[in-house]
Amino acid sequence: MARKQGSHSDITGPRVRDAALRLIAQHGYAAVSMRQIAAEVGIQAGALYNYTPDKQTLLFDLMQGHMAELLAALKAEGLQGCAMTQLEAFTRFHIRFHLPRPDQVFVSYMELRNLSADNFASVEALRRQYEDVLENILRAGEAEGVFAVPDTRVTTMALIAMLTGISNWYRAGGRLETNKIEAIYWDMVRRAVTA
Amino acid sequence: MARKQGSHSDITGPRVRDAALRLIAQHGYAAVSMRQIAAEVGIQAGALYNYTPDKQTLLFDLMQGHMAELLAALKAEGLQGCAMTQLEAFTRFHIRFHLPRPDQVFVSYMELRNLSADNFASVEALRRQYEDVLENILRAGEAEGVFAVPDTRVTTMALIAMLTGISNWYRAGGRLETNKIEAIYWDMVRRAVTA
DNA sequence: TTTCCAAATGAACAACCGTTCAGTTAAATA
DNA sequence: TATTTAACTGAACGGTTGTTCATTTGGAAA
Repeated sequence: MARKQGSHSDITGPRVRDAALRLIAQHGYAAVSMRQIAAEVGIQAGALYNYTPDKQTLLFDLMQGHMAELLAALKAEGLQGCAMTQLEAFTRFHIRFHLPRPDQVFVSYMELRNLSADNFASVEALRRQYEDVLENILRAGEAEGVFAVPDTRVTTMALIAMLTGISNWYRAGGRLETNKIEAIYWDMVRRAVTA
Repeated sequence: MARKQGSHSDITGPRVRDAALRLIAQHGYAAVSMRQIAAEVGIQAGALYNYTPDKQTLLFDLMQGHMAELLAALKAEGLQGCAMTQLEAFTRFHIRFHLPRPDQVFVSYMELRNLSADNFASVEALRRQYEDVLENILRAGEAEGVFAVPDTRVTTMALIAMLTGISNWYRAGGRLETNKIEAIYWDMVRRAVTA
């Protein structure tokens, strides 16, 4: 046997990435074998190499793809207005973007050390871009006099850690709805930086 | 050859745990082999089994040990006084305890999914104990009327994520001293919860 | 209907995995 | 000094790893 019925590159390719993302989020990159990913898709391990040159690149594509999506979505948000308005928009955007993507978040934060040096540098650069958007908002608010932030870089890291940490406990269908979570966190963020 | 000069269980045991902690923090549990750990200590892989029944237990002992140390140190802190005082003490304690232990923090937060179900439950229970200390402080402050916290559980998770996130960027000998970091974070924590 | 090739199979590769154990050696004990 | 034993070696176990490749197949184009 070879070539399953209905098989096609446009179908199998995304299924490979989906299976890899889910399995890596659950067990970790090093703990997941190419054979497990292939079995999840319903093909043999060798066929994976029609879709990725190697396992490392598969991980890199998942992480790079996530960061690219994140930055594109943030850009589409079109932050404007005063610093306070932008900070609220950023906060709510971060939550709304991350909550429905628990696997991507998990992989992007946990598997950095499994990237090759070059791949790590690429992903890190994208992450830094994202952080800088928030840092610039804080700087603007400081200039406007509405924020009191002793160290914008540290506050940036603190706020992102706080917001991203939601993924550690949030479960879809849980006690709280996204709107309520947004409200609670925006309240904390606002109070933490307001002059 | 067998039995190196000067070898002794009291010496080799800690060296095994130190090597395992460092390697697992750097590469991840699944990516580190027993042979690598043994090589780091300077013994053969088989000799590791004088110090742990298996690889899983070695990981569990590291994580369980870290949580036990954390809880013991917190208890020794002897939190007392009003909620605001306790919150400041907790915040500063968390930072002072975690900053000098980057590897323990990394392993304890990243390798949870590599624990067996039973081991996971044990570690999770300890973590929950720690979280509950903070949550009770928030509840007390709410009762005193000095804190305004819409959801103590969510705020607990938010604050811990923010504080633990320091380990993501802090490097010993970097731009900021521990005291300065404590001050910045305590300021944010206080403002985020104050009524 | 025939041809063509993308998309699979399945076997094979050397390397490595966690773990066991009989044998060896150095240090502690008597 | 002689004996015991804790601490180690080194080889072996069956199983798994990422990756390659000749071969086969099904679907689309001619």
